[in-house]
Parts: sequence; structure tokens; C-alpha cells
Amino acid sequence: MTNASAAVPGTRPLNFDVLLPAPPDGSTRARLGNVHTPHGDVQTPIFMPVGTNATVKALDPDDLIEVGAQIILCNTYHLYLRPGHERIERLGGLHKFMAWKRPILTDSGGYQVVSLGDFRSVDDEGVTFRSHLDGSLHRFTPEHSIAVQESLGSDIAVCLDQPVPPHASSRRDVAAAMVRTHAWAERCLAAHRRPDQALFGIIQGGLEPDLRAESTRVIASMPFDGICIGGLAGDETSRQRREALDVTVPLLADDPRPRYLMGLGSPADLLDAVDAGVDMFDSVLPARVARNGTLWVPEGRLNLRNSRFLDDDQPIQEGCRCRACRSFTRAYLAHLIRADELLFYRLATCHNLTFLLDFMSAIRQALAEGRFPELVQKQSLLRDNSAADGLSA
RNA sequence: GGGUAGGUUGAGCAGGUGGUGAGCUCCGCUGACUGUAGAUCAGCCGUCUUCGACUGUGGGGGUUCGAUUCCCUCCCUGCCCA
Repeated sequence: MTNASAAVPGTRPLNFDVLLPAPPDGSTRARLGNVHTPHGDVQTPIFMPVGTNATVKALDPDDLIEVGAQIILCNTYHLYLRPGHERIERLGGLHKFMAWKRPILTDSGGYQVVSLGDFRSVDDEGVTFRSHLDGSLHRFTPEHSIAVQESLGSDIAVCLDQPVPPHASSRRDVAAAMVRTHAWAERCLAAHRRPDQALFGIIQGGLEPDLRAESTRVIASMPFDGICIGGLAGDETSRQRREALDVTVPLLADDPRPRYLMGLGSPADLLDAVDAGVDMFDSVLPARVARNGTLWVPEGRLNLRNSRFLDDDQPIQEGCRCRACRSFTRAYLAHLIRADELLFYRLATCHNLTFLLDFMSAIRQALAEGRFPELVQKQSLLRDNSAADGLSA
């Protein structure tokens, strides 16, 4: 049960080794793993920074390597619109285009089904949407999404799905979106050609336990290389999210494939989801909040826009290895953000990504040493005492 | 010295030629952000007992039921002329 390469022999572009399965005592479902991709290995649990437009905003590939990124996510919808997937293919594929040599996972464009709001409509065939750039009309079908992702040449593609915001949706809508997602999953599998690219299926089902379970069984029954857990990281509470995960993961207990919770990004959320048995994550959160002035530290968060930092000559976080903390003070960063200086975005993004990736690294270390449950306990105490969401490990 | 245009809440403005000027943009303060239409957005930004009330249009005086507006005077600023 620990080796997907045995379960899916030879032909797949991606193998997942469970290096250390969840302990049988049930203290946690967290596990340690290793994803092999054409562009290198990824140790799980892992967080993937998001590089929507073939760039993690404000960083270059050297910065990304320095912060410890092993794999990044790029966005099919955005790259299809601009500069165009055919162009990227002509120019040698996404890795070459953006000079990133490590693995890339592409999103399918499914998320834009919800995030684009008024600009789209969904039917059984696919999604029709208006470009946020020029208002032009476009259509994504499952087949088309796969074709675009194959052009881009990512290591891991994901199925087109229909997420729904948990709280804004009736059970009926959730069920309909789930059924559609399942049908699209079949079509994505059938359309997928590229032998050097993995394909992940996506579970939906909202917060309804029976629908979640049904979706898990359906998606898990298909020969995907990995299982995405979709439709979370939205407006649900952390308790509701955990309940959804506790429905999903046990049904995958004997499944050797990686589990990827789409869209989750705060340290506390990741810790809880790892505990629930999730292997992979992505989110814009660390980079976005950084650009907007919020920096994560072990004690919680700092809003660098606050005037109290103007004379603070400490680094953001004592002992942090990131380039912001190595060289600069809080006062300097507080100055940069007020002056609208571009360097702020790079330094702030470096810090938050370093913080989160080091946090994940500490989680893996704790797992390897059998101290993960203690880590969860310690952090939940810390959280109760300080309402902190920047956690250290 | 003469002429002229002005003086509005930290800054810059709008408006207002007899009947409730707290309106905008900066700056400032605080918060939000989770498969990126986000280097973005929201709230606050004269005072107070804040679902409301009060104060405020350079100073002083006058006319008037009522003045930011009309009159007188002084101060300050820009420009032009001496």
C-alpha cells in the first residue's frame, strides 16, 4: 500500500511513494511521501506557491529556489488568454518559457468558474466565460482544458471541474455540480494523451458528507495519478473543512495516490489538513497577504502598514533565513511599503513563502521523527493563547 | 506704494453671489485577503455622549430675522506695475 508505482505499473508519468504512512494508532492521518515527476521529486506534505501568469508575483526562479519551492502551480485559464498556450508551446513549453526547472502543476481553469462570477456560465458541455482582459467570449470544455494543459507541458494537470462556494449553494446545486464534475473527469481522462504528464481528478460535494463521500468514491475509482480535494478553502469554517476532510480521507486510506487540497494556504489551516491526511497544497494567500503588508511570524502576523513599525529596528523575524530578514529591519520594510517601492513586494513575498515552506519542512521533520502529534498539540495551544495564524514548528 | 487673483477640515481642491459647505483626491489610521480580474479592496480620517448632534469657509466689525455669500477694515499668499 505504500507504493503507487506498484499499484499503477510503469506507464504513469508520476509515482508517489509513501515513505512513512499514517500510524495505525489513529493519532493522525498525516503521512510522509515523495512525488516523482519528470522535473524532479517533491517531498510531501508540500505547499506549492502559485504563479498564475507564469511567475510567482515579484519573484524570479532564483528567489523561488531560495525560499525552498519544490513545485509551483500555474494557471491554465490565464496562460490560455495571455500569452496563449500555443505560443508557450512554440517557445518550448512552460518550463522553458519561465525558466523554472522544477515541477509545475497546472490548474484546469475550473476555479475561474467560480471566481469570475458574472463573466461565466456553465452547462453540461463546459464553461463559457468572458475574458477578464478584453471581455471576449471563450469556452472551456474538459477536452479543451486538457489540451491546453498538454500544450503548456506541466508535470501535473488537473481535471476541469465545477467548484461551488459552500455557503452560497443549495444541496441541489452542490449535487449537480458534483455530477457534472464526475462526467468531466471521465472526459478529461479520455482526452488525456501526453505520457509524460500526470493527471489528477477532483473531488467535489461541498460540505454535504454523503455527497463528499460519493464524490470521493467516484473519483477514486478512476485511474488518476492523484486525487484533488476541491471546493474547500472557501467560505467554510475550519471545523467544517476538517469534517469534510474526515469524510474524504478515510475513504482513501488504502489509496496510494497523493491527496491534494486545492487552495489552502494559512499555516494553521495547513497543519490541520496535514493532520487530516492531505499531502499537497497551493494558495495565493502567503504571497497575496505579503504584497498587501501582512507578514507571518511565529507569534502571529505583522501588518507592516502599522505605524508602530516605523522605528522598529528588528528584522521581521529573528533567526529567519529569508533575504528580507537577513538584511533589513521592520522599519525599512515599513518605509518601503509607504513609499510604494517595488522591493517591498519581493522581500515580503520571500519572507512569507520562506516562512510557510520552512513550516512545511518542519512538519515533515516532525513526521519523520514521530513527533507530529505533539506539534499539532503545541500549535493548537499556541493558537488558543494568541489567536495567531502564523505558526512555527 | 499701486493693481490684480486668492485665503474652505494635515496637503491639494470642488462647491457656495442671503436660508442646513463635513464632498472629492492625496496623506494618515485600521482591517480584510486561501485551485489570483487582487502591488488589491473595505472602513475611518474636525469634535462629541457617533442610527445622532455640534463646530467649522483668514481675523475683527457692520447690514440682516438669518452672512461662507453683501459692506468696511486688518492680516497673509501668488502674480503684474512702480
